[in-house]
Amino acid sequence: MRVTIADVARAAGVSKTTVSRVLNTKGEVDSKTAARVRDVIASLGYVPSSGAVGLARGNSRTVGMLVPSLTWAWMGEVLQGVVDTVEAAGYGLLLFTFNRGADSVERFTTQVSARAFDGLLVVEPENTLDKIIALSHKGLPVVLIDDRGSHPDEFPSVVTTNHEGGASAARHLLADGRSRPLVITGPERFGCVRDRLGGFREILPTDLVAVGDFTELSGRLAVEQLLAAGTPFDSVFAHNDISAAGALRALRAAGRSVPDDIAVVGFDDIPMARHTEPPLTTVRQPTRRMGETAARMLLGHLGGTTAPDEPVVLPTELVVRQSAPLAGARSGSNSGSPAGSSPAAFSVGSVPA
Amino acid sequence: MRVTIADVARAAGVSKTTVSRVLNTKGEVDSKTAARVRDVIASLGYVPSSGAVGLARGNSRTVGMLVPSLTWAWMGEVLQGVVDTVEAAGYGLLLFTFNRGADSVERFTTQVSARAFDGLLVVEPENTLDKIIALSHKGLPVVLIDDRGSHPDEFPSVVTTNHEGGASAARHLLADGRSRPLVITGPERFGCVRDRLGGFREILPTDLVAVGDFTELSGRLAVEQLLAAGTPFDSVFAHNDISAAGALRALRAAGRSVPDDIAVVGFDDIPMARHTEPPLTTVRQPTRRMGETAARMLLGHLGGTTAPDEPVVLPTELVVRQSAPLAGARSGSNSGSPAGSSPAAFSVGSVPA
DNA sequence: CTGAAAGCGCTTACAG
DNA sequence: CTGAAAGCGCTTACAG
Repeated sequence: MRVTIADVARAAGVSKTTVSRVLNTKGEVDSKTAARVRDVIASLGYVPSSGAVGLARGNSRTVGMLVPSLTWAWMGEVLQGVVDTVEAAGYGLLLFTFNRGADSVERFTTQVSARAFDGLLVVEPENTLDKIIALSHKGLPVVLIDDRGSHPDEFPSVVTTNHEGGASAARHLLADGRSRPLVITGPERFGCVRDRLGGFREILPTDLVAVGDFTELSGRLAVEQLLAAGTPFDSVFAHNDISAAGALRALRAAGRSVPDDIAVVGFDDIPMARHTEPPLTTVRQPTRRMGETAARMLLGHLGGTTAPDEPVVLPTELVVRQSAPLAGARSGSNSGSPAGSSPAAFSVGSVPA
Repeated sequence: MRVTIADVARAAGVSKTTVSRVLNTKGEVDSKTAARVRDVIASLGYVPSSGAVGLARGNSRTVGMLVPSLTWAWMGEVLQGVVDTVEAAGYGLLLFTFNRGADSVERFTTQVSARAFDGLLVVEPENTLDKIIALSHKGLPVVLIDDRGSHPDEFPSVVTTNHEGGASAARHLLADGRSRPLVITGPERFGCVRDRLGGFREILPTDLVAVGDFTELSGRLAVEQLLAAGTPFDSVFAHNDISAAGALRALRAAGRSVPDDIAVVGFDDIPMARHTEPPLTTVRQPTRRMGETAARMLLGHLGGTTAPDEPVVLPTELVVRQSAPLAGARSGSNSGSPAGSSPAAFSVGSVPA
């Protein structure tokens, strides 16, 4: 049924070894012989069985990718970057999630032991870094796409400039004369959250910090509570676009004008960001490039290149839209000393410490 | 290095055949022997090589999935449904896109011939149905997740109720007293577009049809042009949420109130739909379930179950939000004869026929 | 430049 | 209930 290397050898009147050699352009083959073999391959429509090749060579020409969820807005870009790069290199991509708890974890580790793939790309599902590290120690090449700011030095990783991203948001607001910003963060346990907050406060110190959980609700609640408390603020920096959207909604419901009364800056630049009302100024994460870069690093590693010791850093980029336009695009406003000393940080997310 | 079935056999004092038998619970094995073998397997941490198993058995316990793009808002849900189902069955999922043109196509067909996977799930990249059909004729089990309404009867497929979905949108608007709707469609060549339009017009005839292309821009332009022409309309039915968002934006810019002046209904229920201003009433596609169902059908097929001849139909569901609330939630409004006869259908998408 | 043979790590008749 | 042997479809020393 299936045409094998033996069929090709027979039809071309050569040994399987020779066929294999022209297939892999390995070793010297008489050019006339090679041409004949190639003709036979073409006419028979022969394609080597990936399974057999893998078994004989001891690798699978496949990389695995592990992600916490496929439905997050920015995950599609990461995946697309990975798939494009991996496909272009002639590798396959095997996709895994840890969506179904311990069961998933077990199945995944089995696949690893089964040598179903040669290397692993991972966007870390929460609390699995130790497991990933263990796999890496056992010899599995791993590259981390570090959305959390975990900074492991066990294996190479691709990160973005969370600190500088926060700072750029602050600079933008400061240039527009904003001096009392509210920061709506993600869960405090994430390194990226600490970095974004740190970068922001270095430029624009503030103690109006609402600890959110990256949900729209947490953004809405943060603004509603501040409004209810009567605490004055002139801008919002949300740690992701979803919670920024929540902030926008709460401001609109309260009749506050964005950006005239309150400017709003998000983080991520997911597709939705350009469709909020008003369109959202946000710190863009280079998600697709992060996927591409991580994939390239892993493929390089498989090919023998030694991976960089330091995390590869890809820059964020401030995307200016109407929710926080360029300075001067508004009427007057002014400085005043940054940072007040009123309400302490408060929490609006359902976040365990 | 790697522990093989031979290592296990040696350590347990049995043949590889016996180890294989307890591994696959196939054939009779003395329970004491079996227990001993299992102990050895556990203590050695033995996991069969998937490559070797695949080669010996002639299958790969892997299914392929081919999608046009990974960055579409609803694709993540489909993928998640597929991955969950496939993982639960102990299969792997190999992901492919046709993003990079002819090159991708070639690589993909090669993987098929290489028997890298046992069956294929496909969300059809445009103009590839003939290729998929060819693969299917060559014996590759295929299940189509038919977002386009292509209706091929070459292989099993999962579809949603596009016709009824359109009708449900119309019924909702009609119940709210709307009589002059604008329909913003997707590209006319898609079966789903014709079905949605047909279902809608059966309930609420209209000749205000703007042929869009599923982009935000096309939704915006459709409304702007109608507004500029001074053509009266009291509602919008957009064939996807993105173009509905465009319509919302144009209406807002023109100072028309939604839903008081104009009610808006979208299609898909992507995550963004709940964050538009106002939140979007929309016809929900059961994307995750479509992924799950297609995966289950394919796995069943691989397991020997014969797939249904007819497409499996999963129902849409109208999700009511503020852009088109329930009848009675607004003030007065009235009927008037449905359908005028003014402007003919117009086109706002950059769509080839 | 070319080929026979062993080997990759399993499964599956076949024989007992 | 158990095992020896062949086979899945390749690659890779080794020998010529």
